[in-house]
Amino acid sequence: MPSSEIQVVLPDGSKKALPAGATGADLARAVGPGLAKAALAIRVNGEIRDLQRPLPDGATVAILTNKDPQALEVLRHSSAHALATAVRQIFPQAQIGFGPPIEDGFYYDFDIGRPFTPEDIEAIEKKMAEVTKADYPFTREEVSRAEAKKRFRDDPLKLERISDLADNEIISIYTDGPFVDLCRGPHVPSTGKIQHFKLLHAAGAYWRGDERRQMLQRIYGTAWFTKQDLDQYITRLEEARKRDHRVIGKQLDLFSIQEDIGPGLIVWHPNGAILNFELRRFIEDIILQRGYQLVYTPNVTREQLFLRSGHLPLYAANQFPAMAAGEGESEEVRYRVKPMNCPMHILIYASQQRSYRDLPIRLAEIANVYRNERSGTLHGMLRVRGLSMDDAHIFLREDQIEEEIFNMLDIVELVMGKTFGLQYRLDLATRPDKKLGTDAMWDVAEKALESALKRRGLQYKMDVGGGAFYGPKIDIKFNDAIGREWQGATIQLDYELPERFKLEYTGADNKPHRTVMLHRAIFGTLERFVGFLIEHFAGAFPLWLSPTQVRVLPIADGQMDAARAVHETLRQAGIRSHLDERSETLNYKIRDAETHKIPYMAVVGQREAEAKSVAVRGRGAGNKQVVMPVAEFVQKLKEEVHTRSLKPLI
RNA sequence: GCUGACGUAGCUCAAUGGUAGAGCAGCUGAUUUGUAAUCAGCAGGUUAAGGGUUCGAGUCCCUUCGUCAGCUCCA
Repeated sequence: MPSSEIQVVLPDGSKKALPAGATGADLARAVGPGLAKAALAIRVNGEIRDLQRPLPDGATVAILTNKDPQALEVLRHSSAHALATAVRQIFPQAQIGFGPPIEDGFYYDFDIGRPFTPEDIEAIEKKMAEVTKADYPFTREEVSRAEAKKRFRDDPLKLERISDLADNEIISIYTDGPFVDLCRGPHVPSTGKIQHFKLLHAAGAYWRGDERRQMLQRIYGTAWFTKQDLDQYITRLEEARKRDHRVIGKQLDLFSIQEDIGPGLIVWHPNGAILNFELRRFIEDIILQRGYQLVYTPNVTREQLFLRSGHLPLYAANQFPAMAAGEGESEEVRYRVKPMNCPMHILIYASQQRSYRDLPIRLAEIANVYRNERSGTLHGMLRVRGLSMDDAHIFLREDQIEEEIFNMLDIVELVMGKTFGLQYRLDLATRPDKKLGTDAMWDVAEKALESALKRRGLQYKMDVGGGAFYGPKIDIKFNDAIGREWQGATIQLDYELPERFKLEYTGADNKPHRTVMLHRAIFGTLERFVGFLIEHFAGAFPLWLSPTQVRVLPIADGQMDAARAVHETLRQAGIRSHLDERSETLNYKIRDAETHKIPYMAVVGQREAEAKSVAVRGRGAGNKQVVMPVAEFVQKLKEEVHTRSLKPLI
């Protein structure tokens, strides 16, 4: 082949010859004018690039258009640049930070010496529309480190970034119209490709995510290929707001957080208390069947205990201050509300000699612990200061670790997947900077968790540096209504506390051995888990969890006695029934039950009263009603509760 | 904790610096209803708390508390 020509492989496997130095744009043109117009970026040997870069010979390539999710990411990245272009036009002195694409959109960080006002954002959005209309091409150039430093000599934030780049890294600069930015790219061909965007909000963000450094002002935006996609996204945000557990919690009278009581402290109202109660009963049944033992330990303890456990020096900022008990304030008599249960469970383990035959010993407690979380982090039920942990600590031999974790993951799957049908993600979190114990301990611990995950054949992601300070962990994560990620279940290996408390068992060799310890929670905390369930079910809980399971609706006062009899029968059968005695129309009562997400309405009219039957209307089922004898209704309800069915059986 | 926005009846929201209002919920009465809102009346407020400016503050200023979004930190 002559050197003046190159060849690339297209997605369908066919080969295409191009002149040497041909770019992605040239390729698109060569394939067809339609594609040339639609082309946004190109995948070269798996790497997303601009269309303007020359193609290497023999590359496997794919032109990306608005059909491709990866192109959407590029579009959003370019949108961030268009945003910065607009900001620099309005505030020429603005310092610029980073501007990456994110899920559903993009952001860019600025420093204009003051925060942005809502009016600023409006003006910026208008200016940004001008920038996109101007259709500035994005041009890429590669420069030397010295050149880059010269070009950005007035941009201290960019200079800092440049000096952090590795020596061998290629430094590229992108220009769109008047705006020049240090950027790895890639970008769409021109700002005119950005048509459907919206700036959402501004908020402070620390430079490089470090709270010790200056705070920049971040502007968030969203961008899509079509107006329809953009509108859909805005609608999705509105819909998500309706699922918000704080909104539904109020509507269904599940819980409150009150200024008089304190932020981050959940007050469970009767309806919410049912959720709490059922979940406790559910998980306790499961773990008792699997060899766990329930314990109860105090809410306060001598501070000394947390000194010994090593928590206090690292965790003091998250603990409520000490309180004095007895005389004076010597360490002997200072008490703390507990932020975790492990030291107490350890003392139960240590209260007698343990044989290798006794292990594993599994101590479980759904306990209230209190953590003084920073005020800005609190969020409804999902981030609180008073936590009901479904905690357990397992004391075992090193050779039992993998099997135990294997079995814990089974419980996780049973609860999260099988019972609630939840989508969740597994993370393996490894050693953080701030940690207890030696690297050798961490090596062993991390390996043990990983092999259990592998043996179960589960997909997981590495979360490097995300571990607790006392050991690595497997975290189960889920998203809330508006897409934020939270941690639920957690399984943590701990070689540190057994060391500190000198936990031992007597082995078959009649010699003392160091005990290994596992911390685990399945729900995580009842607060967070319930908050998550509220959003997951949008308040329409499965029957076994529903605060009110049946509302009995007499059509008129004439059927009140018959309705009361049905209500009593249901209650005797253990069904949470409520009798709607109000002097309202049937339509009104049905509407009210629907808006309260009651699973079943049992209508009792003249016909039902005479036949000792009920006309059952399921939640959200419209007027598809089923008439059946009361006894049969009870039977079906009991079955649905007993099987914890996610689907109504009637 | 930091940056910004916000805080009015139980809930959702109105009110140029000039008499604090509506809908829903609640209560009372009438209505007795067959599958998503019957009608009428009544009651409900130190406008988060405290201070200041002003003839006059829900509205402007300050402090505190709280909420929301984001950052940081975490179950």
